[in-house]
Amino acid sequence: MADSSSKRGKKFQGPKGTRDFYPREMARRRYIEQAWRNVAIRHGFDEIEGPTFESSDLYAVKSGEGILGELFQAFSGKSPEDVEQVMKTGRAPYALRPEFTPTLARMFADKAASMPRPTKWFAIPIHYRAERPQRGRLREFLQWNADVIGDESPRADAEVIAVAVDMFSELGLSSKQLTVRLSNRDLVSEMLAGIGVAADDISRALMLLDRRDRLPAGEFDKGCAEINLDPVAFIAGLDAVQKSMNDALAAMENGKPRPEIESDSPAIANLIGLLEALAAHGILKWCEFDFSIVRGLAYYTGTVFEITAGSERAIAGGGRYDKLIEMFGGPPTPAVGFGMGDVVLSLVLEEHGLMPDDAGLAQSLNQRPDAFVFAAGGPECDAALVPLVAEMRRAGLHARRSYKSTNKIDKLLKDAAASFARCAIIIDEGFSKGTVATKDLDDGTQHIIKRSDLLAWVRERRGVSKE
RNA sequence: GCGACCGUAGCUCAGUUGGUUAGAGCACCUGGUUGUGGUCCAGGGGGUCGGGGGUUCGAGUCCCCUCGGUCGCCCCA
Repeated sequence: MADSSSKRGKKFQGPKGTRDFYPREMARRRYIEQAWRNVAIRHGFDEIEGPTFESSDLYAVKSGEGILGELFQAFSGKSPEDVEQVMKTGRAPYALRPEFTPTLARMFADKAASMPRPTKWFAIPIHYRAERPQRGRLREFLQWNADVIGDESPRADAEVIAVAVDMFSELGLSSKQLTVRLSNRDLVSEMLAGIGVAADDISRALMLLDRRDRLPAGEFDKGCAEINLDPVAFIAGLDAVQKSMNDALAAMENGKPRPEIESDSPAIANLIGLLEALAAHGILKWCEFDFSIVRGLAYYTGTVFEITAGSERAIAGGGRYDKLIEMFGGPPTPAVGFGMGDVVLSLVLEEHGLMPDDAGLAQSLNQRPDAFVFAAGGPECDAALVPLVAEMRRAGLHARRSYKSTNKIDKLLKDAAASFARCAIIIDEGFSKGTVATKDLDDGTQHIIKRSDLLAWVRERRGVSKE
């Protein structure tokens, strides 16, 4: 398949880590996108979009350093300067966007003076990462982003979590299948500082914590030793706070008053605020505190969270990035948001049998034909097919037709059923006398109606279609 | 970048210790059962067995290389 040249020309296959969306796959993609879009809009988010490639510097500025190696780079071959730069430095002036947050921050920073606070934006951009594909991870994928900008309170954190949770409900997933794991980088930083870790070593300690479960035995302790951190005390302290927070969460979930938590830590106060905001949204049962969640991105501040399902890769992740807009030349502006990819979400939906079949997708996407027309008579019926279909389409109806050469009713009805049309319109002998036969493909009822009444009849069907 | 497994029609696969013109089901197209919907019957298009090289009288079936896929590691926005 690599090179079957000769008589029929070279065959190509899509690049590694990309997908071809044939009609069925496209319908599934639209199904997910529709849920994302509908839920975001009803939660008061406005849709935005940005360019699919940005200046490389936009990503260099904010993300971690290691990220740069996973970018697909881009440049114009028409510019000798660019070509030379790429040859010399290996760095192109542009990069295909690997995430959306920098674009969003840039867009907000550009118009910050005129933007309302809070601003709530969502986007469904396509992203590119030059990673090796594996389960739940491709090189080209969609990611739903929802962000609340300009509200520093944990109420905003809860809002973005709530929109994600509501979307899961929309698709049939429950808190039994998913968990929102909450953490706060400031809390962990406070604790680290409290037990004597130097300010310069804190980000390194966070990285260690992030990888604790994945590191080989002993490596975590070794890393801690290098920054003068007592691993046992560190983890014990973290676990103690985590437990008291989760106890509080459990109590509130059961309708009991929140237990007092004695602390003068701003981060704890913030987490308690988050807890109360999540309770107000009625989504505590989806949540738990897990202070081992750190997130890899350098720009996160304060609240961070991941949403996980079983053993799959995290289905969504996000957090606060209170300094990013400022870094892009805007006014100091707090912001919080998350990204959710379509790849892992699709896997989770499939696992739980929650992806509708073709008929369900057609229904859900509002793509069912209003009518499926075929001719089952002589040549005069065949000749009437195209004009009739054309008339229906001009009238705004979704009309499909059979392309089969047969005039057997059973085959044509099968053809009609395969289109998931609401009804079949049969052009038969009656056509010469001004009538057509109709058949409701959902309940099987049939009528002979006047050709002149057809458009109205089909229109009415569309209105009364059953769910 | 590293590792494991896999690679026969669009899809799922069969293919005997290497032996004549490579098979099945599904899907697709056509026709029949002389006019009603995931039945039945018949026929058809479509693979040079991922690609290249080698061993052999002869390879889909053995060896090497290569490309691709899947799943891990690294990384994870």
